Amino acid sequence: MVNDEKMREDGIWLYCSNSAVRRASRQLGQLYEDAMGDTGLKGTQFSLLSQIARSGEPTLKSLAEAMVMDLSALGHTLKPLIRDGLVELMPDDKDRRAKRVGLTETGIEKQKDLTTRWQIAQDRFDKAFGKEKSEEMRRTLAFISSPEFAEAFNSDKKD
Amino acid sequence: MVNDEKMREDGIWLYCSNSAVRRASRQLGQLYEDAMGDTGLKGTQFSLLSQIARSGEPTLKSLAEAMVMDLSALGHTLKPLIRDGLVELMPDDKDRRAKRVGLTETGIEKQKDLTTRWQIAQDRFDKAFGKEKSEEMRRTLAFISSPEFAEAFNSDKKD
DNA sequence: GGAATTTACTGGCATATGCCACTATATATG
DNA sequence: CATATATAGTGGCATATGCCAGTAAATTCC
Repeated sequence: MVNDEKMREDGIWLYCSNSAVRRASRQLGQLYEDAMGDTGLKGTQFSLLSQIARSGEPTLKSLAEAMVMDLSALGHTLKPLIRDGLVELMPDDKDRRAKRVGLTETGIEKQKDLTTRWQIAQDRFDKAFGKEKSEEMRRTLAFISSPEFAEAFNSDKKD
Repeated sequence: MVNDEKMREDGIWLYCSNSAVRRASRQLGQLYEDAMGDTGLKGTQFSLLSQIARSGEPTLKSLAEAMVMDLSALGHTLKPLIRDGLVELMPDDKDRRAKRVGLTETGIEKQKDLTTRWQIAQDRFDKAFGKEKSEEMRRTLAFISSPEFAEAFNSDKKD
């Protein structure tokens, strides 16, 4: 119905940045997931594998911070990856409280394989959205995700 | 450590739009949630209540489309709201397959109450990010969330 | 009009995320 | 050094989301 069309045009997401971002993340989750296809892994898992690969062997804590993720959420999210043998945890030499995360051999391979597929999705995104704008948006989102932004957002409380 | 700082600067989210959006949605989820405080409701639930309020009495299907959410996911997400008496489902007169969603009296009140708190968070966001840029970003995200964008993204498959 | 197909939901299963309480370890303090 | 406090993770519980396999009602096609 025409009514539904209107509904998709005018919604809370035009006024609420939080809703807007969540909604977009559902859409992109969908689109990228499709493109990644049958590998059995989710977009989030690819992000995680990739970030671990980029980070060397980060501690859970620092990985969580980089991902802007709750530490316990990270722990939960890693479980299926550990269970499937893509990722492993090992104790830190210096600090016995800390654990470090690393990719296994299998994990490294899988990450490379996924990267190929992911690149296809990312190329589609860049093409549909514009490469320049795409990069700019990622920078903008990275800014919004930064602790500096969180601080700016919260420091406002006193005003 | 200084190393962690670097990790937060250079990550997969600078290259993957999907990761970037998800990461930002975690950050904003956090910030808005804080601002909404003790009402017992989540940001997502506020979005949902607000969109229902804006939509009159949408069918589950059309609400799901507007939210860019899987129909079954919407169903699941509504359950706690129904259980807590904020939302109710009723059959559609014309199409007996369809159900319509509406706010209860309690739901309407709660939504209004939440809006006050939400506005504070939104104002903080606009202040920290810039009101103009904020609006522009929401429009951009709405575009990314549109079926037209999904189509553009996917039509690329043939090229 | 009745069978085939499509549409709108529901329920089960799995991952994604976050909060809180609790444990172990490291650090700071008197 | 012993205690108080801060830090890194874990486990339980709750919501967020999506996929898939039904079920029921509406539509399409002989």
